[in-house]
Amino acid sequence: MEHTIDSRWVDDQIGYLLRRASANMAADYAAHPDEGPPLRPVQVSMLALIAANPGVAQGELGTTLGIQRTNIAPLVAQLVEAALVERRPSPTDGRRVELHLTADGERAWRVGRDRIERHEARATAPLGDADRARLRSLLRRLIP
Amino acid sequence: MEHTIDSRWVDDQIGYLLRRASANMAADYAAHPDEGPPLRPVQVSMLALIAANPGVAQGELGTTLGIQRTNIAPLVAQLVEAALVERRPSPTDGRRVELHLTADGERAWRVGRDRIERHEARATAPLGDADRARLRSLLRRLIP
DNA sequence: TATTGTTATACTCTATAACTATA
DNA sequence: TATAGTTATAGAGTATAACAATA
Repeated sequence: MEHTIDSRWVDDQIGYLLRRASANMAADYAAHPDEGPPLRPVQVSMLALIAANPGVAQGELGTTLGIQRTNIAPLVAQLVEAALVERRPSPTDGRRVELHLTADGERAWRVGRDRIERHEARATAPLGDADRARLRSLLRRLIP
Repeated sequence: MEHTIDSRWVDDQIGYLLRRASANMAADYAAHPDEGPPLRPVQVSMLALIAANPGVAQGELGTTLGIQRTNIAPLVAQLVEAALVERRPSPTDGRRVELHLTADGERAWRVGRDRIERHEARATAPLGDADRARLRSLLRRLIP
């Protein structure tokens, strides 16, 4: 945040700061590919939700993560193709497809979680635990 | 942030919360196109930097905003084509191109600034001024 | 050799529209 | 008529590589 030019106005805009901080987190994750499976953060989040909610439907994944049905479809397809997730037709609603982790998916979820948690600790190292909690709390209030 | 499924792990990840909050801000801006010129937030930031630093070079814009030279070139070209920004060759360094606002650019900057500031107030309405300041301070510590 | 800027290109993210199948 | 899911497509955002002109 140290520049040779006057950037006072932009440095006060929360939307700008969110974009910069978010991009910085994404860059840190991508810079350490050796620490876990070749999954993007959103896919680890999907494994987390399926692990905690076996049989969850695709649409519920999307709603929870703020991703449209149309965009989550190929992400699920990729996890199915990698044999980390299984689709099972709902016995009570022929439209729903229920998602479950495979044994490989359970392993990928645990390794992916460890990678994310190391990444979070590293990328937010300038904050202590107390400030991490304050930041989480403030950010949650900006998400409807 | 209220879901019917268990999303406790993902809701604790700062990278995830940053992505959601940032996307929410961008959606609010895009949802109110009538409030200012047809510029994206990053272009208003560029006008802000040129207004505060007349003669700034393209590369300095990029460095300040965290955008690569290769990606800021077309953004500048678009502002030049819209006659909001003028390029002037540096008298002392033939490689540099110095950027200045035109009279239209000055007007677009003021209107764009007002639009951004209304958008910021609206999208961060759940926070009071004190929490806005706390959030800015925490986010700045995540940007190198 | 290094720096400023440009073009081409590719991949990801997000959004809309149109479609099928089921309720 | 509404909902769950899919496919096609288009627009931004961001990344690398290769290039020209100047220092």
